Amino acid sequence: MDCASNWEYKTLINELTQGIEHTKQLREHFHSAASTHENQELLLHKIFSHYEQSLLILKCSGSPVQSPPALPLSSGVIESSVSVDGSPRSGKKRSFQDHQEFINISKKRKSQPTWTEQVKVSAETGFEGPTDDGYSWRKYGQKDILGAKYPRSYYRCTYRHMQNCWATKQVQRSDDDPTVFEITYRGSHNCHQATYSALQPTSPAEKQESMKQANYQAGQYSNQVLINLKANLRVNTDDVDTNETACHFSFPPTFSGLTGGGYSPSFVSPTTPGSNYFSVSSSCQMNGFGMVHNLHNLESDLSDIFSANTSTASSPIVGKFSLDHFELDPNFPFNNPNFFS
DNA sequence: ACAATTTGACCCGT
DNA sequence: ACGGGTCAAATTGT
Repeated sequence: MDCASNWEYKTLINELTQGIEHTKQLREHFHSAASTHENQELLLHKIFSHYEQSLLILKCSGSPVQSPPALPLSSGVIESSVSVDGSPRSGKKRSFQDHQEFINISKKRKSQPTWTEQVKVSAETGFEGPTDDGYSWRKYGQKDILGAKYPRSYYRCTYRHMQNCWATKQVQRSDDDPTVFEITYRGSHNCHQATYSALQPTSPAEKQESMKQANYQAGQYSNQVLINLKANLRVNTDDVDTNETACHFSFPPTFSGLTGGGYSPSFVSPTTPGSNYFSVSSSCQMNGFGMVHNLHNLESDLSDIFSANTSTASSPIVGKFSLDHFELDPNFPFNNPNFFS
């Protein structure tokens, strides 16, 4: 069994196992007087996600290069033996050891799962697209790309050093449509910031992050918005090229009720009203900026907002969408051999 | 003061 | 040699 197949196998087992666990929890919730509707919905969402991830893996098992997006598992892509972990380098010159390690990393990164998604932003519609995969990203570079109008931004997982998580992503604004950003993800998250912190941030860092992000999002989403999301969310699988699959999540232009800005964190915020704390973070990490900003400022706003969104999270995770607000398109071509291939 | 971002330099692959 | 990806010091933000 090669590395990719092994990864798929482990991921599949993990997804199914977690599905069982969450189903058990849901059953207990049904018999618990203390259980809230929100918790039940959250569990339901997670179960749905597990099934969907499993399905994706099975459907794509013949195409080991591309992986289901951003499963927060230890994929073993970058082993812990790699010691390029932020230890201070002496000057610009890298030691021989570092050099050797870098070579190893480069080789491994070549085999890392890579996929691209497109996220659309527009003044009329507000933010369109998944922007919260529950992961937080830190920008570490920006480059002007030959032939591209806009620079490419490079992000790595905030927890690279803390949790040895080597997931990265690149954000490239489309030349053709400046409101479209292509996000290329590379590598899977080893960290536990998404799946687990969504319910209960465990580490101090996560709690701190949660507190930070909580300040941004208090009470700013309406149920109507989320209902609209549910009604209109679609997943397109038009390939951007032969090697990568683009997931273009189109949200309806119905966010006019939103005001105020803010990240949508990947955790449960006690200040979030209603039952959508998790769903919101997963399905729509928007700021409602489209309505409150002048078109005049669109250019800079898009970059700023998108940067904010991407630096906190972006979502390749189809399965992390709330059951409330995400439904698979009946025409979703799971059988398309190019999907994730 | 600490954390995040910016940006020029460095390194590797082609 | 060139382009893309990453590093890390400097800068900016909270």
